[in-house]
Amino acid sequence: MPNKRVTLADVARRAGLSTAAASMILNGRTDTRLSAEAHARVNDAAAELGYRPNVAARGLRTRKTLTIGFISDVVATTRFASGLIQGALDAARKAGHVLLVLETGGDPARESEAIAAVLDRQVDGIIFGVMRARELFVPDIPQATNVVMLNASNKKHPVSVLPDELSGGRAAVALLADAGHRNGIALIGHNEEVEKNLFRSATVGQRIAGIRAEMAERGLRFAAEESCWDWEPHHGYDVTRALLKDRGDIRALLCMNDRLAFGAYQALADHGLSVPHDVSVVSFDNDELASYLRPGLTTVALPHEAMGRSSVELLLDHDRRPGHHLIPMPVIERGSILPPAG
Amino acid sequence: MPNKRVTLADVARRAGLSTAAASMILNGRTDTRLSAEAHARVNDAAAELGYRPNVAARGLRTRKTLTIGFISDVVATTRFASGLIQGALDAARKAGHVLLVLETGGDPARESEAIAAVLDRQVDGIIFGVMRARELFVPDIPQATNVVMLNASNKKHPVSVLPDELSGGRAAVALLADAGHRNGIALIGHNEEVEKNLFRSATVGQRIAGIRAEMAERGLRFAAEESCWDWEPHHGYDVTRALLKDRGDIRALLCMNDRLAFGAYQALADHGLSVPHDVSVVSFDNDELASYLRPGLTTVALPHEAMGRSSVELLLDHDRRPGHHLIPMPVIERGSILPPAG
DNA sequence: ACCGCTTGCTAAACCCTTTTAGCAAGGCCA
DNA sequence: TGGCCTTGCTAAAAGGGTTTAGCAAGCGGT
Repeated sequence: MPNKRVTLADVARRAGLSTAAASMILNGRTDTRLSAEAHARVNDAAAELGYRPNVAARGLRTRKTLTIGFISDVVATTRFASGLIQGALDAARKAGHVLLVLETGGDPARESEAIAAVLDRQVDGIIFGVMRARELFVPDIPQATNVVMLNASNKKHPVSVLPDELSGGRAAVALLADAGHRNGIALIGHNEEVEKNLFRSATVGQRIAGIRAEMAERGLRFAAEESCWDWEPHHGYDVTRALLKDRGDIRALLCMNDRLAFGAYQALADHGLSVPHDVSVVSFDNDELASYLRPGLTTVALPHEAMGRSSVELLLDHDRRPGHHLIPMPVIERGSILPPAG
Repeated sequence: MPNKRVTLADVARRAGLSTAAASMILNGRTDTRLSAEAHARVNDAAAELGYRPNVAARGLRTRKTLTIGFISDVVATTRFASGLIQGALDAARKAGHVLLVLETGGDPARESEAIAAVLDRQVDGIIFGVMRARELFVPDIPQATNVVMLNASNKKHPVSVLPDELSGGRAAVALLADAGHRNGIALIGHNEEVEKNLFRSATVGQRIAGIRAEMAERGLRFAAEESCWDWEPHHGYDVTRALLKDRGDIRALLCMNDRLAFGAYQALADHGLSVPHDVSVVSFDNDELASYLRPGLTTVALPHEAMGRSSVELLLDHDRRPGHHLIPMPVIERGSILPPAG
């Protein structure tokens, strides 16, 4: 309500001390020799006046603004990865920091703009997030700047947070195999382009690698591999529909993501096949969609929230080590897997 | 790359002038009497050194930080309303501003914390956003602070941005009526509690009011009104399933939101009814879900992006007027409405 | 009486920018 | 020659905090 903000000078005046004394006391410095009496007077004055330090002014001197720049292509505003920002916001809050969120839409000009905008505001560090994990190009940044890559990697900025897709891929296979599936497993959404093109998505390569490694170790082979260019529901629908037309032996679908699985559900229903009694389905991401389906879709989750949290913690961790910090992908069991019938 | 940031003093030195001169020239002041020669020297120096002003230091003097606090319950991190933040981010960027995004989860303690955090950073104004439009309680804020309520309203802060639900409700009815539906229209998701309890959701009341007004004006009546407590897919499923068991005359479903409609689709499929040939469906929100369904769901969209944009524009508009700024809800036509069969 | 140490505190510089007040030099007029 | 007005610029304060250097007083020891 009061219109004028309380300043440190106000506190010092009321305590009958200098601003220097007030500053040191409020910052809890122990190397200060100020009397217990002085401590009490300053603390009381600050409390009575409701003093709050001006972070900008303090930052001018200390070069710490308790503010982190969070620059992403489309993370904040798409549902796919909003967990990233949620985790980051929460971790930042717990550390007394705040996030300056900017979006670039992936446009290099806007990326440069965004970097300039956060540097102009003296942020303590920058997190670069992307929706689909990939190698991200980043315009030049002053060397002293702390940078963490979130769901991305970059040679110049070696600290990155990524999902542990290799283990995740293995886990998906394990779910089917442990339920007893050995034959009639189809892979939906494998895409050779993606598998090879590391730039587009480094981690999807790992996902597939994990799948293939686990299949091999268990002595299993896919009955079919349906590839498609993109991973939207209608792709899953089309591909699954075509598959079912040809083959009567399909007992399980391993879908590369939940949106494909969503389309696959529709195609299975069209064919009069029931999930999970006729066909089991497992996929990846734990998209919100997965919980809407009936039966609920069992999926290997992208740990977005944990990743976002880690990115902030790493940024603030003074002696963090470079490298890829892999976050485990938890298995979310719902109702889409059953042992094969008959 | 250079490790030390270029300051105004550097620019002034290189131009052979005082920082005062440099400051005035770079700020484009016209009341200054500085020579054309001086202008050229300063501008050149700034360009050569790549000078960027320190926003925090400037803000200390000018009390403008080009930064807006965006405080929400769960807006940024849920898919439902992420358009709000997307629009706000974009409008802010275009105005040379930046958003400090904080989330409170609706917890009053965290709301107070969040307000303190942004005020400590001297933001130019605060936008309070909520996921479900409602009357929002806001802890005390210094009077001089600019505040805009986004998807919410509040007596103490009279500038708010809301969807035009009254017109939206009318539009949904008009879609069915214009397609020829007069009988067998069921309302799915009406909820008396919500309809009356303005605190929980002021705008849903408007949505229903619009629906009822348009029905009345066209001389139509609902064949059934199924209410449910919440609006998740399984509620839509349960309610629709129960409805179809009793009644064979249902030709159209007006669902209060897309998630209900999603559940209704599943129930219709269970009953062997086809959308839109047997039953037309229309709903609200334009959730991403709506485009995934087959056939695509015709819906009256929540204009989240436009709302977010407006909130920033209003905040920065120096002579904005108090009151509710209503943003039109566009009709998104997909394939879920057809004239009634037979 | 003088030296040196400790204790408890403050003055002043500093961070970077904006803004106010005013100086110095030149021209014009009387 | 003096007074006044422009012109073109700068010194310095201000904004709110942190930090360094150092002052003053009190005390113990010689």
